[in-house]
Amino acid sequence: MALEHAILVSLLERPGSGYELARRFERSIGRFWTATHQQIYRVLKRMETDGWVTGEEVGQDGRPDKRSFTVTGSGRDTLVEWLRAPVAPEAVRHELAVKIRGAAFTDDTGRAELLAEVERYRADHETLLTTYLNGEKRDFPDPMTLDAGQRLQHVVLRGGIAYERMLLDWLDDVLDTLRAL
Amino acid sequence: MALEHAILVSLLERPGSGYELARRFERSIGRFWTATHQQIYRVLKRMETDGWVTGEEVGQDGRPDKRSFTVTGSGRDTLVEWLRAPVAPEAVRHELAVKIRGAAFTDDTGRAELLAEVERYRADHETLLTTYLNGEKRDFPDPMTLDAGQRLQHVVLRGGIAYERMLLDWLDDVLDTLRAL
DNA sequence: AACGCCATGTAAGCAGTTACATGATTCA
DNA sequence: TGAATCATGTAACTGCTTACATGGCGTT
Repeated sequence: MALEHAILVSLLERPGSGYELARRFERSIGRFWTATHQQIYRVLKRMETDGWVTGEEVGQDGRPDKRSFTVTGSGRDTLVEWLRAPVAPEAVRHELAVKIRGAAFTDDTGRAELLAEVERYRADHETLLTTYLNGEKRDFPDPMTLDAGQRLQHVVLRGGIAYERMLLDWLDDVLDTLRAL
Repeated sequence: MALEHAILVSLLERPGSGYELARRFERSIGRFWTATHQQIYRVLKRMETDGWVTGEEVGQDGRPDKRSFTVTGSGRDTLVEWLRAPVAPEAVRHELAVKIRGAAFTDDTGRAELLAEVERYRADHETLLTTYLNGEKRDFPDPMTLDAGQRLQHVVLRGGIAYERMLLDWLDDVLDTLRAL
């Protein structure tokens, strides 16, 4: 129930089309809120009907036309209102943790396969950490000169970095535990 | 698409009723997979139809009767099969991060309210960390004497502890950033 | 008498996923 | 010629949430 709000934040940071939003959700916004293009187009349509955003046709050459969306005053009010509401406790869904506890009920072969899968998963997150660190160097090279919005974006990115580092450490702990069984 | 598997793991660790499962999902299992009792009863019914679990009526005095569920051979096979499948990348939904970036678009009053909410959120997670640490002391007082299943449960709990510690550190970073705006 | 715990469900609705669909342009 | 990118959608389905419902027992 907050994809609307994630879209509002992203469009306030910079107006854009559904397609552009989908790309952002694969990159920066996607670090803390994922969404597919299908979902984005549907929600965007509802938000337009509700008067939270307005779409403007933009002709492009060499590319299909697009509709660029901007947040209205009413949309901004909606966001500000939502910011005041308490943060809902998140629904935790950590599949890997289920599998690790499940490893107690399979044989050596199954455990070896899980171990390999954890290693693959770890490699993915190592790549992700590198991407975050490169993004940090690129987007926030001089932390002293940032405006309010950039400082907030930066602290969220630092959260992603801290999460990935914690995860990698824990995965090493998991690998050691699986190997020692 | 893995509540079934979380239930299988929990019932393999110890058979129990729908109600008992719901309680476990509020406590230990809930650390990495949340579910309400309504959902659990529905899924449990489907799992029984599919022959993954069998329910046995248990009469109790001073309490209502209950149906205690046990995992069948077929259910165990299903779990083992699932353990071999690659871990799906998780859908990230971090509401607080959206709000923090949204703070760029509200006024000083709004930001002060958000800051107070982050403090409240932080206090909740501090309590949660304490609960985890107490649980660790209670359930795993002597890590050298644990069997395979307990070691796996322990490493998952350590993941929860590492996550909460990382989160608290990051929330301090967030609070400093908000105060310095 | 009222509240909380034990125990099990039904029903309605919404958010999100998966599959399918179209069509132009650019680049290898 | 084929693949990738840009751009926008529809349709069917599933998983999950929210609200509602029932009823006995134990405690304050």
